[in-house]
Amino acid sequence: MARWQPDARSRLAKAALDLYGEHGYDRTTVAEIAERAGLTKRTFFRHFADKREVLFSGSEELERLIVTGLAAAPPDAAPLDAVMAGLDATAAMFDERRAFATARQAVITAHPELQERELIKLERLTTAITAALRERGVAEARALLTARAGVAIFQVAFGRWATPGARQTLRSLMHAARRDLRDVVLDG
Amino acid sequence: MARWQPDARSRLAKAALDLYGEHGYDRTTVAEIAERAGLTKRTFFRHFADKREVLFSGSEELERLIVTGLAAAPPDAAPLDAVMAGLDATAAMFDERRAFATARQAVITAHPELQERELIKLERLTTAITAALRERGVAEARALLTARAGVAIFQVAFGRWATPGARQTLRSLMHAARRDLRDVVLDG
DNA sequence: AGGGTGATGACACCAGGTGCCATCACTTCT
DNA sequence: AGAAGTGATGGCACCTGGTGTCATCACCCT
Repeated sequence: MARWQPDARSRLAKAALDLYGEHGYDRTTVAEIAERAGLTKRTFFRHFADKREVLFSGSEELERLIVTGLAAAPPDAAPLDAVMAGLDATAAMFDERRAFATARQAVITAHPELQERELIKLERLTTAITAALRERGVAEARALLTARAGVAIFQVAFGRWATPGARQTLRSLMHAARRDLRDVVLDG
Repeated sequence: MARWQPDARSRLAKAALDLYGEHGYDRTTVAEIAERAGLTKRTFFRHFADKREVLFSGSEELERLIVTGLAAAPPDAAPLDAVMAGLDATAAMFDERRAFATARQAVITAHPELQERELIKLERLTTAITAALRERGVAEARALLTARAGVAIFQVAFGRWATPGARQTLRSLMHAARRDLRDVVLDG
């Protein structure tokens, strides 16, 4: 027998998500989350930096997928095409978890403090993409702008994908957004 | 004689900025800010939603400038050109306050919680630009993407402008970023 | 057997943020 | 003039997120 129940972290995450769903994010205290997981408040903060972070534990995974996909693109691919390859690498993961992703997104958009956290995760992602582009020999200025363009494409496509009515795949929405961006930037 | 000293809000803002400069953002408590302004903690929170917000009181002004400049662009201007006109309308204001803006930016980039707040202000700005484009008859999908492109241009240009060494005007940096974005999006 | 080690509990504490009521100068109504 | 209303503030209790610190105790290694 283990001294502690295993997977304290995932138990905390599950308890948090359940409680956020049952009572709402802001009417859930960290003490309640810990109690449901059979732990204490102090232990919660050993596993997650703060109350918001428990909703964003997947963001490293997302970043990893994108950067890996980007690095695997043909060396002669244009920078933005390489970024699109990175984004494509995430599409399957999202399409498999559509229900979860949209529910989570609904919680986030309802709470400004969670939106803030999401935005800074996207900023981290932008930085990671920029670095990956630099590895491919893209100059700093272009790398940053390409990364921002790619993240903007992702944001727009994800926003449409995560609305209840939508039926298209994330991949097709991302490529549609990429074409729209081309039109928008050219047409002037 | 007035019952209270006038301009409580600006006194609080000045006290906060001074203290952030003297002791750093995170070693300044709201009680200290209020005390220096001759007020109480409770009153601080009547004027600012939270401790971070006092650094972002200018963001409505920025939003107003951009939206007004955008609306004043020729009706037949391409959407992104109209956004550029809005951004141009802010350049003079920034160039006049370069020292203040860079100092403020240094505080923000040193504290993730302030970055989060800045990012959500930019998101608000994106929404406002999108709405202003819709007023000009731009379709929703294009309007949002154009707004994101415009904000990305602003972010990149402002980032360069706010670095200690830079000497170019914000306007020229923004237009350079716009050209770079065109190249980046085309080249693929 | 005995000494690390690492996750946890327990507890005190700080600071941000809110609800609630009192206060009091100034204004407006009668 | 006097009464009633208004609006910004003070004061205070309170909650909650978050941290520092030390004790605990099962497991591992020698």
